[in-house]
Amino acid sequence: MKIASWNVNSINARLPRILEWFDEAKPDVVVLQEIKCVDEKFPAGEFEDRGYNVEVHGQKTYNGVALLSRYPVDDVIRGLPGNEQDEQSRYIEALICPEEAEPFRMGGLYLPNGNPAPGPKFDYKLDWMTHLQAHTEKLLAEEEAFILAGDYNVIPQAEDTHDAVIWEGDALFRPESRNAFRALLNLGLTDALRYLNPDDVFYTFWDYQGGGWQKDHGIRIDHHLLSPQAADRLTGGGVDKNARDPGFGTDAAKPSDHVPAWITLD
DNA sequence: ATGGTAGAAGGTCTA
Repeated sequence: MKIASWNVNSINARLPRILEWFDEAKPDVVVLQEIKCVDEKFPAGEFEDRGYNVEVHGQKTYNGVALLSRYPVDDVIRGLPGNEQDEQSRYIEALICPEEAEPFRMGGLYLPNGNPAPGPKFDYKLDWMTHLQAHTEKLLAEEEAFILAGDYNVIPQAEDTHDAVIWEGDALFRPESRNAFRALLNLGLTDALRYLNPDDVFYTFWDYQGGGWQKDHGIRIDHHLLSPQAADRLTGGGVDKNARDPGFGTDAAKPSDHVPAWITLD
């Protein structure tokens, strides 16, 4: 089965291109970030027509996440457990129940950007990561397969950027952010795409500004973190760079600044 | 020191 994450930067501004990608990539489970709309404005019918169960945790203008699954879903959670006072829609989770495979828990997250740093937005980011760490510890205690996928807004290592010097001091690359991400991995999670491609340089985001895409000035900030039980089932993964290309498919609309990242599990 | 791009909302903020 194929499990993808994509920061779409507005579901409605991007819909034709997103649907083309769904039809081509045929993912089984997808978490979306930055849908930038309330639940009622999410084009659920387009995905239901394609066989997906649709769960949305929306927000007006900013943020907003969704979880789409060809398989039955159960126990849907909106908002990061333990962080109920968070007014921003950045987390959705559900138990995914495939017919012919073991169930697993899927979390879709949009971690705060944190810029400018230092400052209150950076504090909010680090606080959010502390809550994510606590929730991950609780999930691990259940000793079951789970995936936490999404836009982490963290560049884990220098090799995950085109130019580490440029990103120095940015909230996505500051030591506090990277250490918090490393602490998640140190719990025993696997950064699936880095594990599969230990020596490759690949990105999931290119800034709209300054010709970032044309110059391949990218960063790797969209990740799938797997529990040991999920990592044991990992069979492959990749990044769909073509979804960032202005000429992708028949849709002339502009692309998201992120591309889909995906893995496959037994 | 600024703006460069994009989206939603609405005359600005976030990324």
